[in-house]
Amino acid sequence: MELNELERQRAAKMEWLRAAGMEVYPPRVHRTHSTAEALQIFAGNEEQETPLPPVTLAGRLISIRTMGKVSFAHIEDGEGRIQLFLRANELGDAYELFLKGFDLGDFVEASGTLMRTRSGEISLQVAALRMLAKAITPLPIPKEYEREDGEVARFAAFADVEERYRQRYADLAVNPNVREDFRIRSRLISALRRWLDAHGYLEVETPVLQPIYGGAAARPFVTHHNQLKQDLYLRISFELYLKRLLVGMYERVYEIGRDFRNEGVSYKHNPEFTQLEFYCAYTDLFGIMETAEELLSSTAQTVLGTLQLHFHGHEIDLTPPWPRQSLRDVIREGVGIDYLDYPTADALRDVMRQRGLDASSTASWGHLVDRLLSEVEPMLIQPLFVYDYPVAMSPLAKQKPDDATHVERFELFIGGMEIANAFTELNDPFEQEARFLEQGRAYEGGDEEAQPMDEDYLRAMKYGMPPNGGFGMGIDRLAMLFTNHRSIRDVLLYPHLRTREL
RNA sequence: GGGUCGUUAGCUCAGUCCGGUAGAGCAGGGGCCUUUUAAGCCCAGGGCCACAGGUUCGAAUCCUGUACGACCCA
Repeated sequence: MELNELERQRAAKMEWLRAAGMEVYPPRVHRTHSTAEALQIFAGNEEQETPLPPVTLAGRLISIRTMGKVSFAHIEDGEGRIQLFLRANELGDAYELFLKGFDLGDFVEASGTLMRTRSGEISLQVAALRMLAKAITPLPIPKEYEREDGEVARFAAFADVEERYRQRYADLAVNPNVREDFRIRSRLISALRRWLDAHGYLEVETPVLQPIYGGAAARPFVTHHNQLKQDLYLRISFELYLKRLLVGMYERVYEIGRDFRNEGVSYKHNPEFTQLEFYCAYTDLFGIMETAEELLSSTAQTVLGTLQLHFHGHEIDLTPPWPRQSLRDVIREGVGIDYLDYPTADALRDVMRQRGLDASSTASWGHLVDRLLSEVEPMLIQPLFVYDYPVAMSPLAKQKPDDATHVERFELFIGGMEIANAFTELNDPFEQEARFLEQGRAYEGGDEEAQPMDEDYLRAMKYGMPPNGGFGMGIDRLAMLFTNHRSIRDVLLYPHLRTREL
């Protein structure tokens, strides 16, 4: 193991402690209370005459202030922090071990009695101290101080984003706000699951490895099964597998899991991301809109305790109902182009270029409309259902009864991001076959995101699929909204980064 | 994929425009200090200036390329 100078110093201290008879990686811990429990006990019994019973606490050393024969230190555990008060005449030889052998970052165990220091801080007066795990590499633990406005500011906090992502363990260890962000993410997923469970949805698991991918416009990752000598795809969505289950007479199913899309990596996109999809029989687009409103507002209330989000200078109000606007109107108002006036790819491309918008020569009409929507997207801050999508963009959605050129689909935008996507699901096997064939032609025409024919999905649909509405939502995007982060990497514990030498 | 910016001590950053011995604070080491909290004071350390090449008497600094990242655009 290669050690730098600071690490060698700590390794030497480790050996010195061992030589003095103190274990540096002992197997057993004797903690009686968390730091939070200890503070609570003291606060609740301070007025009483009887002395408090001794406690044993454990945690990581995050500050040390030595003033000769007495030292102050803070330890932090999973719930909080508490100050240790160490005195030479109480600790004896162990005080020397502390001074010469203990460093910031070490996990320690301290036993003693709770007291309040002269300056008023509840502290543990330490009678015995043990090492629980020596930290060899110094953690970039920042100093904290109270600003004039009363906020806690941090001095030289570990802030290099690349290193924070690559060494998330260190990031989490020293940045409590990062720990909190991922707690919010966890509570978010838990709240979604509880809501769906409570509303009759069955959580299921469908294959990640698929012989045919589908359900979204995206390029897949390819992998290989050695024994079967077969290429398999990592799923780009759960959609086709979940809807087959409606054929099998489940009325409400959902899955929360990982999708994989072989696209660019950026602050908005990670190759693997977490998706929620649910399908509900005997409802349609409009039923799903109401479900989405209830699901998301209830989740925000549960997780954040409010329906008001602070997101990069915007105040977002999640109180339902949320406004609804057709895609055509959204684009017409946003960029001043009525795409119905330009029914061919060439015509639409021309007018877009006249307005100074980029329009790829190979893009289909549907992709150009999508491009127009992406122009408007950053402006859609408050929750908005955008509905009525051209059929060309949505091969799995049912057409509108009075307009075969559009489908019953909505996308939900919040905070300038597409958060969710839903349809009245197409359940006519003949129409579905025609849509797959059209996708096949698009693929031949160079659209690498077009979806392949799925014969087994059609076979399932031929048995009869109940009318239903489906919903897909990017959990990472929602986590970004809830934690006020603009980059997906701040809500992924281990975002994908290019490999680099340590 | 294109553009802009960045990479200097364990951490946070100066130094780069205008080439001339590598800097600060914190952390770490030695010393003083028995109620501190960015504790304080004194002393002495610590560097592949991302990597490779070029220009130059001389490069952290100028030029070219590469790697990784951030932001903007597609």
